[in-house]
Amino acid sequence: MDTKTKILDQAEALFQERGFKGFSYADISSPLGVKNAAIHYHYPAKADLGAAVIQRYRERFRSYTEHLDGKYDNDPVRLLDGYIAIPKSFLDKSELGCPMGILEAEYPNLPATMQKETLALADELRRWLTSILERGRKQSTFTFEGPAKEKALVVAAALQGAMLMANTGSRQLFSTTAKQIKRDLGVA
Amino acid sequence: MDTKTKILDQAEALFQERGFKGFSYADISSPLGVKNAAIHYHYPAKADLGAAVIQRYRERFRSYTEHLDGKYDNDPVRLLDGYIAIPKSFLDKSELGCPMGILEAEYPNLPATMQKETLALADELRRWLTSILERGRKQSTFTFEGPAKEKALVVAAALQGAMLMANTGSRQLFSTTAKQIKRDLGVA
DNA sequence: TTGACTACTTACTTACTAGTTAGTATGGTT
DNA sequence: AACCATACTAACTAGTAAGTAAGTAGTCAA
Repeated sequence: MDTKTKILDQAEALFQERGFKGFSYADISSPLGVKNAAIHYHYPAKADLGAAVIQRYRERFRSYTEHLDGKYDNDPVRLLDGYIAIPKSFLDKSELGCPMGILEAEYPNLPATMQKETLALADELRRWLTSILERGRKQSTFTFEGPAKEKALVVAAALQGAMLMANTGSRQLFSTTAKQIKRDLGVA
Repeated sequence: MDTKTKILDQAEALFQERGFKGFSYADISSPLGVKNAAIHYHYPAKADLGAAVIQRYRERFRSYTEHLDGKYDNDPVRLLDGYIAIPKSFLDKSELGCPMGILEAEYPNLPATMQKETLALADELRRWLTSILERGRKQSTFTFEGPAKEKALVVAAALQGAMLMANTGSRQLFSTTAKQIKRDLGVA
């Protein structure tokens, strides 16, 4: 694997552990056995590195949803589980927080390029969840009132909040919340 | 007002704007017209200052709940609105984030004394919300399934998540979520 | 085989960071 | 008048942050 990718991987892991302000160039370069200047060579400023991390999240999310949409097109429950599986996967790798949550928490203090990427990622996340809820209601699998867009907001918010809470200790706070969300949609 | 209180006020505001790692001693001392050492005089280490900020949140929350419990003892809807009013108040002061959310997001990287205070605050918040939901169900005002403790978790998570989302832009994401939460409890 | 390009390293700079030490002005107590 | 605590300041330390300029080793194409 080339250095550029290794730097990006390390930045991603550190970002999810400590947030954007929470890691330094030395935290990346030292375990990789390169110098700080090597990071600056590939990513001139820290903001460029941060933006690249978010861009990769977006690319991964896109191919993930494309894969799932193709596989479970007519199974909204599977798709919802696929959505829930995203934050859950971070929880399983025990030291890692939810990128979207960290990004939102740090948002006002992020460089402009990163803010833009954050907004785009949030939008993509919500768009997919909305489409899942819409499809589920159309075929009477999900039951909920109001616009799917608004319901998606509530589901996403609860999941984000649960991830945050799980941060302070017990991981099962998350699964309890996820179960209740599905119960609310009429899929026990 | 004495310097010690001014320092605490400034630290609180800066904490909610930028998180614990996001502000420096100079950010506090300079607008106050004192020197960094004056902060160290009152709060030996940054962790002591941080812990004091959380302790004051806890004190304020305690007197707030005591006041509301006394005033609206038999009105769970008013009490729930009182709970929702807490995050909402931070949103109204436009530049300020939700302390509990920031604390949870930064939790793994916080000094031990602050972690302890954070856990205590989170527990107090959840306890009160649980008692509101219990009282509301007992007098058939609220409708929900499962233990009140678990439902409280979901309500708290959704509110936290909504605060986080509001951070990235539009404030009405929060009120939409709050409305849906009440709808879910059967109080439109 | 020369020249350009890539991917770095060495060796710095500037600007903070929290925290410390010794000293001082002020006000109250004995 | 002597003494002491409170509430600071001035001046500093050690450490860390991001960022930069100049140099170098290896690769490739003309």
